[in-house]
Amino acid sequence: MEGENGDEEYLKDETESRGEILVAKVVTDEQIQTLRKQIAAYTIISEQLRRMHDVMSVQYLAETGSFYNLYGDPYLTFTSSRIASRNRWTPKSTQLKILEHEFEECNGNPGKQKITEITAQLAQHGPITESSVYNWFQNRRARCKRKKLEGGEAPETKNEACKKKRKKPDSSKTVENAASSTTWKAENLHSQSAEIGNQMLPFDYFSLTSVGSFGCGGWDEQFEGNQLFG
Amino acid sequence: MEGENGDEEYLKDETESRGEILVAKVVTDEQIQTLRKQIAAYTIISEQLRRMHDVMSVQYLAETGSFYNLYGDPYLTFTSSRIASRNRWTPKSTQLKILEHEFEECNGNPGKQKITEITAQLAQHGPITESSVYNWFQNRRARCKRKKLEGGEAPETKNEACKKKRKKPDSSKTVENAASSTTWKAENLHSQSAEIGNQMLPFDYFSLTSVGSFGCGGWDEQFEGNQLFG
DNA sequence: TGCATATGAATGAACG
DNA sequence: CGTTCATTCATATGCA
Repeated sequence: MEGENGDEEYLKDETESRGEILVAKVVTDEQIQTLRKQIAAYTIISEQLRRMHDVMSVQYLAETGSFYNLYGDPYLTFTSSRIASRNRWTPKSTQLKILEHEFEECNGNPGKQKITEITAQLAQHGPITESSVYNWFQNRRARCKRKKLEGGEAPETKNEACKKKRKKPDSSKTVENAASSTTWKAENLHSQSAEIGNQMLPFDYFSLTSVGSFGCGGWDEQFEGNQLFG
Repeated sequence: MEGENGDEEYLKDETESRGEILVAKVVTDEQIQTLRKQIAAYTIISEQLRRMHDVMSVQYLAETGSFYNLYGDPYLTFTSSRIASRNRWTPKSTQLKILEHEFEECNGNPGKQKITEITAQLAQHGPITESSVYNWFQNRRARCKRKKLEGGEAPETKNEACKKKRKKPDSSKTVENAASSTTWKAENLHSQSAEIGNQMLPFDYFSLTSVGSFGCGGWDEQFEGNQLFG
């Protein structure tokens, strides 16, 4: 920060009179940007330090059985409930508001760049990291979608921002894929088999070789509506 | 061929001579088609299962002494043994260790051949497929990179091939599932704070607090509400 | 004192 | 390869 000397004085005034985010006259946009970055950086650092502490605490506890003497201060004992419990970010209401707003704005899917911006913005209201923002959007999308599916039909809610573009046919494409993939690039081949192994086989996998019984319940169903080779 | 009445004899002959698929008079073309489909599908699935079996089961048996739980609960967590369907592979701790090691070894990018090798190796510790290994490396690379970028929009030699410094082979890894989540955070911490400290902050970041009060109202509440350091 | 639900986070798999 | 999805885990919180 290059605001020493004269500038400093102005800044001081600002602070005293407003006590909050200051606008314009004395500070340039660039300076504000710098501040924001700093704050954001601080936020991140603090958060990480805290996490580090949590990790250390856990390990320490594991080894010693207590927090006695951790950091050389016997008074710093915590109840077990507090130990590593602070790893999880919880959005403040102000942050949530911003997030919700951006969610609609971006149609649920901000780019990487946008996330950085949002993070910076949110950092002004509390500690946060890009990962958290990223996670938030991911979860939001996923849960929004799920809710829609469950609710059957009634896309009438204001949450129309949750329109999904990506689709996945459905899990029954399993066999289909297996059939069509021949190259190793068929990375699904294996996994699909796994799926088959777990879900489709009506009985013991190891006796499959002797399964000549075509009537065998589940099988018909599986392949019936499945266009397997059609 | 003991002499008997007509119909019955007919069917009986059918069954005895074939000993398998009941062709009986009632089978339509459509049904036959269905059967063919089933057979074809079965062929493919069997082949896949065989491969899976080759890869995974023998060692599993050697390890556990039985096949109990194979496919049932592929990864026995310390929580509850949920039965049945999990299609998704979950690396065991031993497998993870190997993967991590290989990741460093290969600089994050093993060739196809290498993957096959690794798969074989991993198979000794539990069911796995090549595609899973492949995916694992892909994800690892991607997330490693992302993590780096997030550490600050620091402009730097992006040529660097995601050199990992993961791991501290340390102690309490028996419980490692629980610890794994915190693990990367701790590690992540180093690079991030370092980068931020060196590149973003124009001055000692510990003095940020004084700036914070000026640049951002409501800063205090953040810590108050967040019990940053317990 | 537990369960029930909400949600942040982690991660295998899939898409373009 | 970079992103996104889908699912699960783990924790927080509220209720009975």
